[in-house]
Amino acid sequence: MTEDRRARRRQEDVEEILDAALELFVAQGFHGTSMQQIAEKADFSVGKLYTLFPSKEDLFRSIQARGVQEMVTIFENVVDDDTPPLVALLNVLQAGFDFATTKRGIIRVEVAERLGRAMNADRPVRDLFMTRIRDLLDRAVATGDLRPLDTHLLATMLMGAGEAVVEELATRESADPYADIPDRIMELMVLPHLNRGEVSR
Amino acid sequence: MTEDRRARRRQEDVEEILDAALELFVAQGFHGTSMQQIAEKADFSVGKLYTLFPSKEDLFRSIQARGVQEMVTIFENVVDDDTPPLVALLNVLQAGFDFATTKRGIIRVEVAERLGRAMNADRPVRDLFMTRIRDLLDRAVATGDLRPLDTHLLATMLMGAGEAVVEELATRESADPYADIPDRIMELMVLPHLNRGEVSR
DNA sequence: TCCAAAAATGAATCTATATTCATATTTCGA
DNA sequence: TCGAAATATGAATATAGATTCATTTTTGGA
Repeated sequence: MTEDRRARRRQEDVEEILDAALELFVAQGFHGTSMQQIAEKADFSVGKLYTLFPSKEDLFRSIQARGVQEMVTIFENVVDDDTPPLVALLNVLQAGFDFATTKRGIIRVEVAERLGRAMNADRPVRDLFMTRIRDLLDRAVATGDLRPLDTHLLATMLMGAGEAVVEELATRESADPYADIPDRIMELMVLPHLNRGEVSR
Repeated sequence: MTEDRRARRRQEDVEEILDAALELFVAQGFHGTSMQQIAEKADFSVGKLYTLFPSKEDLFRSIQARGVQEMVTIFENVVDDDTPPLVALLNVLQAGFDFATTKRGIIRVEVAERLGRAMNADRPVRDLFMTRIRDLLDRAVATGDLRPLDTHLLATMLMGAGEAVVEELATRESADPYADIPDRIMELMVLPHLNRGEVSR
């Protein structure tokens, strides 16, 4: 029926617009992206955007919702209840990375928001941090404290893990939740890779 | 001398403005923050901002520069060349967290408060992801595959580590750099915590 | 083919905000 | 204490961008 085709076309248009908008939001942030730009990229008029979404804000929420939906579907295809947990874990990680690769989706618009054109407020600090950590890991491998491993990867992961924990804890109220976090990170991510039982000096 | 006091005051004003601006930028993004707001928060007039910084963009760069400077100083105080590398690593992590706590804590809380009106595109996806991962880790502990550990912490760290790697790789050009990342994450962060040598099924 | 209904368009409107600058206030040496 | 120089102020200006809506174009049934 005609109504069917109309609905289908409408949905196609929605998808195209969401794709274009996501790309722009990721690259330029929410405020940094204009409806004009989105319209141009998706090859529609500005007015059209407003026939499909009540507002820019709303368009943004649609992107969120679609991302969640896709992710849920992926999970459903990848894990069932009697997969052994660690196998399932690997599958889930794999699915997440696939998602990130194909959809560019697991990127923070919020972060991009701080990138005016290429400037993230704490990027320079992070880079400095990374360099230090990596350097120390290299030395630890050189002294034989740590087994040989990809120090760049480990440094990246340490940074990310640390940031995630900070962010997570900062949203709570607890007094000084940071106190032993560095120790626990060492314990979970570094000490398991000791060569000998003890640290050289 | 008079010139001295003037310079000192000027510097104090600069610091106050940078503090206010950083807080707002982190909470609302660069574009989301107005010079008006910065002025109000720092308790100066808008015009004053323009006597100290040629433009908003420039103000932002000053924040970056200051952050790097602070971090460099902290590192210098914490590590010297003959500290054993793994001890130094712990020190650096500790310093990083202290920095995060004292300089960022308040800011992050503000971020959290604004999450209602959140502008983070993938927060919902991340939460979903986290829940899955944690759930699987819990099961792995329950089956005895993994030694008892703080699964929430490990899940947070896995997420952060994964994101950091994705972000890091996404800025490069390489073809499909993601392929074996999930395996390597498992190897570095999960497998070391196996109870027995093997995974249950 | 023709026309009314539906959809799409983009110029015009309305706001929000970066930047300027005429004016007011403060400072400090004489 | 006084007033010129230095500072600070915030209303006015300029501009970008979200939203609207009168007009044009497309659609599909008669």
